[in-house]
Amino acid sequence: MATYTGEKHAYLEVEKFLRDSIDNRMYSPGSLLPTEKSLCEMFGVSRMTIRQALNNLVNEKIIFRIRGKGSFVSNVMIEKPPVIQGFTDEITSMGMRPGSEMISFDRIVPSEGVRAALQLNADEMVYCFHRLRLADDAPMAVEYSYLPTKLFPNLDRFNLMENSLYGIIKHQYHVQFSFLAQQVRAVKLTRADAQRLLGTGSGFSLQVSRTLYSISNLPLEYSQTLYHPSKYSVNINIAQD
Amino acid sequence: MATYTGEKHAYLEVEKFLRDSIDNRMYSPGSLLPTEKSLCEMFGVSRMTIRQALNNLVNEKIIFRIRGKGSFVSNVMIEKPPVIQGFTDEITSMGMRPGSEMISFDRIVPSEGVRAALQLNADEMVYCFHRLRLADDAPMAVEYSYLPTKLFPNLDRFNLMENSLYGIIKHQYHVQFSFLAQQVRAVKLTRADAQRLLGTGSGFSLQVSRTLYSISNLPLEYSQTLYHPSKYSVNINIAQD
DNA sequence: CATACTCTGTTGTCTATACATTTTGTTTGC
DNA sequence: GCAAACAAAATGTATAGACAACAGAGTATG
Repeated sequence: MATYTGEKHAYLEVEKFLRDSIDNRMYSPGSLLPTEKSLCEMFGVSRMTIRQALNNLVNEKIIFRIRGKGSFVSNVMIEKPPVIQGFTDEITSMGMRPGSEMISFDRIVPSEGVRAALQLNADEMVYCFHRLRLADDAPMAVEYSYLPTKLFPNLDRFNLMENSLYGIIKHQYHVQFSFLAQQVRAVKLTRADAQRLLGTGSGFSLQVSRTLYSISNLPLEYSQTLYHPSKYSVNINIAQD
Repeated sequence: MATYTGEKHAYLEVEKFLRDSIDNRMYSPGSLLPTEKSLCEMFGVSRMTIRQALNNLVNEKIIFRIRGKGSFVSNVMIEKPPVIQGFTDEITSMGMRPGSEMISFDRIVPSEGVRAALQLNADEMVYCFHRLRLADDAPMAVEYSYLPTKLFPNLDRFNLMENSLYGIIKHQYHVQFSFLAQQVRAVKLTRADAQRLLGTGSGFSLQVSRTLYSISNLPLEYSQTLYHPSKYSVNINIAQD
């Protein structure tokens, strides 16, 4: 008999039991789970309740089922989907200490490319940050960030050296993200950026252009991050369904 | 009364009807779907059958449901997850005509990096293709592909100019893919590759390193594709859950 | 030996019903 | 008029059972 786990509903009890058992390797990848019938007896519930729990786990790809045979623990590791994060969170999750040096901070009329990416009218202005981004005090990237002034009034009052931009958008302006579109290119660095990032007069870089959208599909930020070519790479993992 | 669509099961009938109706914008994003009860009457089936159809659509994020209110069409566009494909399929899906020029084709002892990526022993050999990849007859990338000889005997007998490598692996050797790990970098081109790709003596490139795994997590292929920096970019879209 | 058949166990589909929970609108009482 | 109470509508949870479809093992038959 399974112990009571404090879940409100029977199917959640069953789910929790199976989840924990799989985590504990009591049921290891590829192994056969108890049949629906035995789970019914274990928990004293009907078969449809057990099936709800099992189907939820199937949808999370934790288990898979074969008619006539049984339910099995998935053998492939579950990969967590990528998350929307800026430079600060990314470097932190890589186990390094992020930092910033502000190169310039202006309120400008955007270039045509930036204007299009942010879907702005001709007369609307943007904040433009130009920052050298550090990881463990070493130059990791040069970043240009553009944000519409109409969406972020008084953005200059926040301390962008201490706080992440994405954190300010989320927690100070209370705007929710929904979508991040990124484009990765190899580009030639300007003289000034090559000097800042590489310490040389010229060079190339891995450029990531990002457009961040709110839940109402409004562009919130457009940025171009020029990463140090030998210190940084973008990883993309694709699992077949 | 809904018309018979030829589906084998009742819940598939309901699913198909709702899917089509949403595609036809009969139910547009954000709009309220018929209640479970009305669908029961429309199709003459029990409520649990309707619920199975609706829950399947919820799992596909096509609709969402709110207790006490009803079922609604999702307002965000469904983005199809990325698929595992090689150069040929990728260029084709971009609406261009892929092509190849074989630069070299050898059976060699792999370098340490390739050996590690393919998890091979010291004495095991690999096929190495070096190809100039074309899109609409113009150079798009230079590609190095490495495949263990033990996994793909007589690979040299297939026509790699006419058929895609991934297609041969799948359909001739009957091996199923499960996972593709990719790493994107900016790198300096060798003199020879710069000449082939750019027509100049030196330059940089967007390099994508790929390791393709079978369903049993066996590395099948390791490749490095050096893309033309001004003709190609990698796109990554992340949706918040 | 090989094939076909049957039997059993398992998951898949489906019904009919009951009650719980949440949302929303309506009515009632003050 | 306003707030509390009630009612109606919708989805969520759960039961007990029936039959279908599939897999695998064992058995019978040629």
